[in-house]
Amino acid sequence: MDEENDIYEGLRLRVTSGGLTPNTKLKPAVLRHDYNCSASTIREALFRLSTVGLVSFQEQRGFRVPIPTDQAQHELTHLRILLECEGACLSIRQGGIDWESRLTAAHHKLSHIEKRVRGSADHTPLFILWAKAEQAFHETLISDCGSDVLKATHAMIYQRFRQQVFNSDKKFVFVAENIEQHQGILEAALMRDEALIRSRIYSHLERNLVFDMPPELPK
Amino acid sequence: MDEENDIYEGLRLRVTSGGLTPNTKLKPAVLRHDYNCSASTIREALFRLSTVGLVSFQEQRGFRVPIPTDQAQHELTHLRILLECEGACLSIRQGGIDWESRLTAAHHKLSHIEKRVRGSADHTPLFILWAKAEQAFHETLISDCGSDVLKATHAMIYQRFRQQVFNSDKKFVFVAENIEQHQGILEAALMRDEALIRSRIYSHLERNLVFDMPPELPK
DNA sequence: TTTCTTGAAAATTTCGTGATTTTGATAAAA
DNA sequence: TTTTATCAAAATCACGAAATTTTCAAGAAA
Repeated sequence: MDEENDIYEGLRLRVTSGGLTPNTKLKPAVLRHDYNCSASTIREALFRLSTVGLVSFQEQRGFRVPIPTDQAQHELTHLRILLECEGACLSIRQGGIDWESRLTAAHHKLSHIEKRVRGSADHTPLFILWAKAEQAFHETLISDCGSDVLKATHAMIYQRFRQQVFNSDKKFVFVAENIEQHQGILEAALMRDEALIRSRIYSHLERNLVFDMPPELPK
Repeated sequence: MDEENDIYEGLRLRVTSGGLTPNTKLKPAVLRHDYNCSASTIREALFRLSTVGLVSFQEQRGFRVPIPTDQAQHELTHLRILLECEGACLSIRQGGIDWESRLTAAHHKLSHIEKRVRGSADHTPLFILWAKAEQAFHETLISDCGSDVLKATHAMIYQRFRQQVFNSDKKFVFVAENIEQHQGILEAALMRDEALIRSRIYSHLERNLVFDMPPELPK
């Protein structure tokens, strides 16, 4: 299981940001060679991934890379907003100077990468780096909310969200506005302004809401 | 796998409301006899349960019934409030007469059982029935929110919440106020009053918040 | 008595296999 | 041409067992 977890993580990465075409079959008998282990071990990892929604599963028909849909993108965005607003506001109330500094650090890294991305023509090589930094920033944002359950739930939704947009038709186009939006979120956090951070998180993710239905009036 | 799912559900029931002492070991080699299947099959089901948080797992040390803690109860309650308020409000906006009627029906069943519970001295025999009806009511409440992701996430949290309070020291004591609180939630839903339903959902679950920290000012 | 070692029993993890089901290409029928 | 039937190849699922790790009781040392 020491390795089992590596296999799980490896497969998760491939399925979320490994450039696999949606609906691709994930055959244990094939994948076993990449991790040199038995098919059963792969199967177990795929099963766990399917429980979390990162792999689709049909009995007797095996595992597949989920097909992105507008509906799913909308729903995942909606939940991300809900959880991230809540987590950020709680962190504002409970987080100390340590939280501020970790958030600033995370933003610094992210910002650095984003500026490099803006300059280059092809974003692909930088994408993995960017994705990691983006995730780190958003996780730090809610890191002092005091609830492991909230953080774990957010992580799950965030993964699926990332998979969704990465695997969607239009592929990942880097949006330049991200830079100022992340900046804006950081500022609101340091200002400890709950209403403002809610509104900025909403604006940041808004473009992924494919139907018009403000999840919660950000007041 | 047709049966695999039955095994999963069976184990889930035992772990959430089967009267198992927290920290009890769950040994595949033993449990296999109850479902007559192989240990591997049991293991797979337990693994899935651990992914959702209903079973705790440590590598090379097997599976156990999770130990309830005040912290966990607080966090699960907090998320329940967040998700249920959101789902209920969306249902109010989007749900039609069909939603109203399903909710009324669910409440009718629940209310019937609750009145019987109030009368009897020992609640144990009725508990399973009550738990099912309670879950059905709360799930119906959010059923027309239009988001499968939200509903699935809520279901996960609800299960863990139920497990938590059922397995906690004080055991499940039926609270008489539940009756009027459920009634109040139904009324708010039929009145289509979002602010009111938020406040009533909060009041209904408030007593499970062990620390003072209003998850979100219910306005 | 307390702490540390030892080693056998028990539990966990991984694996290959056989039974069952699905898939997909080819041929027969409409 | 389009639909249906056939059947071999491929894939999935559940199982039992081997290999590895943990548990824990009994004895030795401090």
